[in-house]
Amino acid sequence: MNAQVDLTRNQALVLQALDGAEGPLSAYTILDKLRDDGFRAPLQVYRALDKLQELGLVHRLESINAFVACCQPHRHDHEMIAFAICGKCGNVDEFSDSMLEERLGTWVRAHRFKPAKTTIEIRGACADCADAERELESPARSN
Amino acid sequence: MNAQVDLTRNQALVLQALDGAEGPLSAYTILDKLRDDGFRAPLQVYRALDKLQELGLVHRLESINAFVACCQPHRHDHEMIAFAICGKCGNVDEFSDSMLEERLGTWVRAHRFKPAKTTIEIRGACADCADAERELESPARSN
DNA sequence: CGATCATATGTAATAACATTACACATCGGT
DNA sequence: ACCGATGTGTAATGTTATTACATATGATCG
Repeated sequence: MNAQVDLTRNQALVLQALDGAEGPLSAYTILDKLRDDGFRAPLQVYRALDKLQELGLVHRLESINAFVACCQPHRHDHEMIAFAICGKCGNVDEFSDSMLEERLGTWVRAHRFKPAKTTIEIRGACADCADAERELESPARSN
Repeated sequence: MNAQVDLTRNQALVLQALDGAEGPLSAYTILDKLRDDGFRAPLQVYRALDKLQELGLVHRLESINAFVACCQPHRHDHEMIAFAICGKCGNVDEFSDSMLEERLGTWVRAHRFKPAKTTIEIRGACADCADAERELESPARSN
């Protein structure tokens, strides 16, 4: 019923670590979290991450060298996923947009490019953090 | 007349290295290329790269930790640039698409996200390399 | 059962990428 | 001559990822 059934111990531990986290984690942060579970070396984390990515349960955020649990592990019909990453609070929004996909597909076909993996990442500030920052600039108004 | 006029020696050297290269270069590759010009430390490269990116003369390819010279340093009207990166030959196609930009802009506005930098990178095989690979799979036909 | 093959694991070492910290230099404007 | 902004040189360190090699686990098949 659940894809996690097939996971090995190490893979399950890494996925749990990511699931429990607020935002994206670096491989070494995951390693530290799993010391008590017997993890000793980076490779243990990277190997689990590789498998989890292969299964579509985890995504790698290329622009910040970190990993997140997929928020919709059941939808495998879209290959192209975009991320909005808040640099302040670390929150990540995962979304897919068929028009976006189609638009890139058009370019790819026109140039006979054979895509393997596509990365779309917007870094910036989420609504909440952007608000908080505005407040700092012009304080004492929303009281 | 030319933006390069304002560049310092280090910045100019780094830009030349990238301009002369076939494809993207890592910071450490650039460092090695510039040893004879007096470069000794990574920071010299990274500082120059920072400035060149700021000036829009160089782009960073987040998904492969490498840098390329901008192919159209004069066009500053588009902020959103996409890259198609061939993993075989290393060739990089730089393109921008207003519909793509608009589509992401729609999402961003809807979620009141304040974007700082957007990364769009397609890794795969360019037409030539994809052809070459197909030839290996089913040989002896194009003679 | 035992041979074999694919997959997963443990560990150490090393490679590759990037930043911090501090001292000094250069140059334009007052 | 002084000041401030920007750039440079160098060493050390921090962070991210891979290579290499030995061992283990588990499924399949004769």
